[in-house]
Amino acid sequence: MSAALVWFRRDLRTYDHAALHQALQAHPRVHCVFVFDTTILDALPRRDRRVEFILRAVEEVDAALRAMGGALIVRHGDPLAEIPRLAAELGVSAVYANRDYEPAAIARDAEVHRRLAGADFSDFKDQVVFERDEVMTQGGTPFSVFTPYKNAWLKKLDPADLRAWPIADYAYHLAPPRNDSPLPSLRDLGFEATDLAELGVPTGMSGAQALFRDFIERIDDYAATRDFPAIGGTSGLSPHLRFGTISIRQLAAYAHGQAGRGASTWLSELVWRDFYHAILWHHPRVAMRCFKPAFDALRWDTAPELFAAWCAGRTGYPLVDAAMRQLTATGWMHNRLRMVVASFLTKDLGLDWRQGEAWFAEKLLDFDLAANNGGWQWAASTGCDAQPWFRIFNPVTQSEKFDTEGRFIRRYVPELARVPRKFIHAPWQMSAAEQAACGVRIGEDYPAPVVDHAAARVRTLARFQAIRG
DNA sequence: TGAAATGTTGGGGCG
DNA sequence: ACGCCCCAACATTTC
Repeated sequence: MSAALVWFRRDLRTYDHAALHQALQAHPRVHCVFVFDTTILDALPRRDRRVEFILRAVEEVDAALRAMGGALIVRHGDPLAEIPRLAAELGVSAVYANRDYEPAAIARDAEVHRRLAGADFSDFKDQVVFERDEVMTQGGTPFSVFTPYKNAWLKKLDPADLRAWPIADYAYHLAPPRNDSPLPSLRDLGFEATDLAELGVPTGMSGAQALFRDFIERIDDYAATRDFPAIGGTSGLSPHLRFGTISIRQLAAYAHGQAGRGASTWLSELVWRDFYHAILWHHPRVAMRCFKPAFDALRWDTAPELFAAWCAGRTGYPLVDAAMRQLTATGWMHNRLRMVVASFLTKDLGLDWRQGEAWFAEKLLDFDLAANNGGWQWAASTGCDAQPWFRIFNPVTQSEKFDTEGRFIRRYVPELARVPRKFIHAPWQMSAAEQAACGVRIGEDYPAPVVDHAAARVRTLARFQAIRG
């Protein structure tokens, strides 16, 4: 009987954890490690909410493991070197990890596997309910349209698929704490503190469970409220799903077992997550290029000043600007607004979806390659099951529909706080006197629209028309 | 997980 | 009473 090493990555919890369960069951001595990956961290700005979010989660994992007699070993370096070195140092016969489906992670894991001298590398499904080729068409090909995928997903689902992996049964196999250095601080990692705490973002397993408990109270209203950014209708769990501080099985089991439109609509969203992970697995090219190769021929505009205005939330379209400011201010953006601003970037500004995708990747606390890429390609009409290219959101109509009173706009665009409801969605329609009456000068205190929607729409139709064949 | 353009219908004002 | 026009409301089609 030999020791094993469980390598934590985007699964920062100590319950219902596939790799930890498998290791504990098969080995009498199980070490746990997390590596702050310098190949990722070195590229980040010195202030990044995600690093702090991860550190808080890591601290909680360590505390929870200690409560069970173990501990978390934490390393700061390149996992290609750190994991094989630690595996050798501990003399383990196997390294266990939960599977990651991103191209870079697949390559990393293959290389770690190759470098493990005399130790096995075993990876497990943990991040999603159904992975890779578990949900396929009758013809054995991957789905590329969501609705039939979802139908097949639901048909395949058995409550047993959602059973939690037990940890406590074999927790006595956890290796006790070593004489190791204490957990690093943010400063040790080379980062500065962020506003995560003052934003009130719940962190770690405990934060995730608190959010989930709160959401359960509201889940019946989810279908009716989820599209309105001024209402807290969503679960807010996306960062926790990203870092595995909550278990997808726990969430899916609850949603599946619950009657009502709210729960089934929310379950659909969890299926979207599986869907986009499967798409990325089967079609890694989407990370760089359009899912539908024909759309690679699209000629996007180059307009740094327009991109900068979009990023800063200064496009002159209030809902777009409020959304973009929410992203920067909080690290999160309501999903309805992700669609609105993505449509605006690609179809009003005529900019490449990859520019927007990269901005989201930098700013989102919940950034996940598969979901983010899927969403952007959906909005840009270049993806699998994308919206038809001639569907172009009207940023004013969307605003009237989903922020009727302008409550969300006023929260994030204070210049417009006193603009009456009649003009809040299109303030440039105010006369000079009306502007003066509510204390805002369009073009000075708040930008005039950087593009005309009607004209931009015509240009976008032409842009897509040009590649039709 | 649209919106705009175009077509149709029907009520009401009016001569 | 009737036809005509306007136009809102709704439906269909087009992008």
